[in-house]
Amino acid sequence: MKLSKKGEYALKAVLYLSCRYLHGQKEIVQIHEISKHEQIPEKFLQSILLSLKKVGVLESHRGVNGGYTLNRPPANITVGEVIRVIDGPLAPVGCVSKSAHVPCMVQNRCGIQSVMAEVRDAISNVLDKMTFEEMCKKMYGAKLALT
Amino acid sequence: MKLSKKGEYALKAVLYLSCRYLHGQKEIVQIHEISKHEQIPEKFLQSILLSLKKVGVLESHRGVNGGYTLNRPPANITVGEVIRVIDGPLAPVGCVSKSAHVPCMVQNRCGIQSVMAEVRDAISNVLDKMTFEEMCKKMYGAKLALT
DNA sequence: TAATACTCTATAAAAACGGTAGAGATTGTG
DNA sequence: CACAATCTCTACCGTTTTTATAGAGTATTA
Repeated sequence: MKLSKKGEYALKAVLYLSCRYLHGQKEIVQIHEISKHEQIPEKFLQSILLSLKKVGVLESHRGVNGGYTLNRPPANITVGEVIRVIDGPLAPVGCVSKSAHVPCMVQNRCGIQSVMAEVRDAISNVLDKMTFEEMCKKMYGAKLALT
Repeated sequence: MKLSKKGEYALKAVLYLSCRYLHGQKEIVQIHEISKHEQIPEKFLQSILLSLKKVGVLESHRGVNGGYTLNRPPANITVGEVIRVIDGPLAPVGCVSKSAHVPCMVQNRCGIQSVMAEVRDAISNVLDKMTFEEMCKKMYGAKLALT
């Protein structure tokens, strides 16, 4: 039930961009800055952001003063969406996935299918409802509490 | 968020043993039979069952008429327990795992920690509550419905 | 004692993971 | 225009994990 490093980096990067977005309205940020701030290998982060751009979560600008920013408001991007792009379906097994269903080899229903469907729903219920705007606000609250 | 093949096989095997257990009260079953019935590579299944024995979920008998059976009633074995034995902690990231916590490298709390903790709770809420007795009964109900 | 069935160790191919390198394309600035 | 900054794209690479398989050894019992 693991989140890969790649997925973790993706979430941190989008969260970082979201906070910048909310703060300055569509601020453009270079890969290097995100990489440094979130401690993510720069080249690795490049490929992650590129994937997120291709599916329309991020947008990029090349050349001097280029960089990445969100393609939509953070209230409109969920954690589940980002994880699916980077790590694939949330469902523990393919035969209960809604986003990438693969037919079950077992005739009728194998015994574990229904419990796995419950897990998929439980995960989706958290991740598909959590937006990056909400996460930013949570983080901001946590930081205030620390001071 | 994947369940490995090994985890899937473990669940199917324990479920199979549970149904046998409930039906005949502690019936001993050979690896070969489970392997054949559930379509699991026999040698692979051997190592899985051995692991489940070592943690006290199963018990085994050697020699003629030997085989595996549950070490406890199926009402007393949860899906979460079996998955943890075979696949490790349920938590998506180590820093929110209760069963195998590893400290977070990031000072304070990184932004994604709280949502990952929610996911861990959501998964645990399904898998640690679901017993194999319940699964057997569900399966039995499903099979009846098919006839 | 012979057949059966679990136990243990070793091995291995394939896939996934985590990361790196470098050439190329695009853009803004002086 | 030249050039520096920045994303884009392709390819690669080492390690770990996954998914097994092989075979010798041990215990049991008929």
